[in-house]
Amino acid sequence: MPKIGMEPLRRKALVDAALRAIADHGSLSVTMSDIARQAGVSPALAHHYFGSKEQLLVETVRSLLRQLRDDTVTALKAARTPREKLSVVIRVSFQADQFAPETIAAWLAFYAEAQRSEETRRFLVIYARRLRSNLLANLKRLCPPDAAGRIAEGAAAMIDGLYIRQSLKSAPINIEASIGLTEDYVTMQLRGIE
Amino acid sequence: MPKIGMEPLRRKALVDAALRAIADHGSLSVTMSDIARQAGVSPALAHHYFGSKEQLLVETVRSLLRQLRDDTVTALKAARTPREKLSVVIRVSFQADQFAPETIAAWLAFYAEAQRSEETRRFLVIYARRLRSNLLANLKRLCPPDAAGRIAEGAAAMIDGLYIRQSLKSAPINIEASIGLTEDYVTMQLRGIE
DNA sequence: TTTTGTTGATTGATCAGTCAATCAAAATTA
DNA sequence: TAATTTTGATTGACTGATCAATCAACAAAA
Repeated sequence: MPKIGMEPLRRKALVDAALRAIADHGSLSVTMSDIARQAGVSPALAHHYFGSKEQLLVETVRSLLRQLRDDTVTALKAARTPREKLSVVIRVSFQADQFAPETIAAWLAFYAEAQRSEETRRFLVIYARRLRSNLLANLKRLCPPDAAGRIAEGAAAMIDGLYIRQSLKSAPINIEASIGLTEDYVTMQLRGIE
Repeated sequence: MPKIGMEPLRRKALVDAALRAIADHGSLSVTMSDIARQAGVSPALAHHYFGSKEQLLVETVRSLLRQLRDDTVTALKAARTPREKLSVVIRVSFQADQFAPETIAAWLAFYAEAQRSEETRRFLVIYARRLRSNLLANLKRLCPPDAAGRIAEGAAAMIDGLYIRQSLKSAPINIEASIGLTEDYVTMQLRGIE
């Protein structure tokens, strides 16, 4: 069975397994054994490739972020006007796989972890900046810079807030309603500027 | 030293200590020893009064919630019109002690915990409902019910989102700016209705 | 033979939870 | 009032379980 070139495959399998394990368990206090079992390898192998649990977790949040960025870049290609691009950024944030309970649970766990892990915080800050700048760049073509900044901040907050609230699963706001609420905010704000 | 009637005092001291310990540590994986040390008693005593760590944590989130409710009720008494009351609800959410980094860290940790602890989730659902209904009741006097529902949902999401984003401490949105953003949303939405 | 992949076994640390024992105030009795 | 019993408060020491991390060893490929 042991063949050459396993490393990238194992790394990916372990990161994916970590994501699933975190989602199942609902927190980052999953064991390396859980993760390794999900990936079908021994716990020792996880340590072999990642050195420590912390590092595996960091790679996991990194992959979550990469996925979101790639989805955004792809979706953005299909949009032409600034207003369309704004809609795309909003829509991608609430996309099915981002809105899946497991994904939400993982994001939430990482937000909590960011209070302790400098590296995790750095990644989440990158996410926050990226969202803000994606919104800002397009808003600036539709309204004055100061208003653009304000609206970007508000829209980003609303997106994150809808996301968090979704994690409680009590008032199941669906995807379309979430998009609608955010779109509505942007539209009304822009209309108010004119 | 041992006197009668210590129980309520110890319970309160332990809950307060738990809150501080969670804030310091940035997560719920604090040890009973940490908490007990903060409270100046032995770990065994914490177990004696709460039975388990989970139960102590549940009491802690309960106390966080009670504080917020009391603050809201008090502040609401000073407001007369529905619009004033809306402002009060928004302002209390961003009140200094709610916005303190330690408090934010604790809320975040409990949100993550809610993925696993049924009881914790119940409390957070209560918080979400209370915020929604405080907003909704007043909005209904200012606009049609369906619009009121929508605006309440949006405002609640924005409040939670601003709160979460604060936890990253990267883009330090201050209290007044957060209030301004939320007020602006409500104002614009209401204006749009007329 | 060297390199890469892989694991079982083990270690050392950490922690929640338990328990028996102590101590001092309060209640009861003499 | 003095002697006693009871009760609540409190802890140190311990246990059992869990887990991250290590390591020596082996297997297959180069």
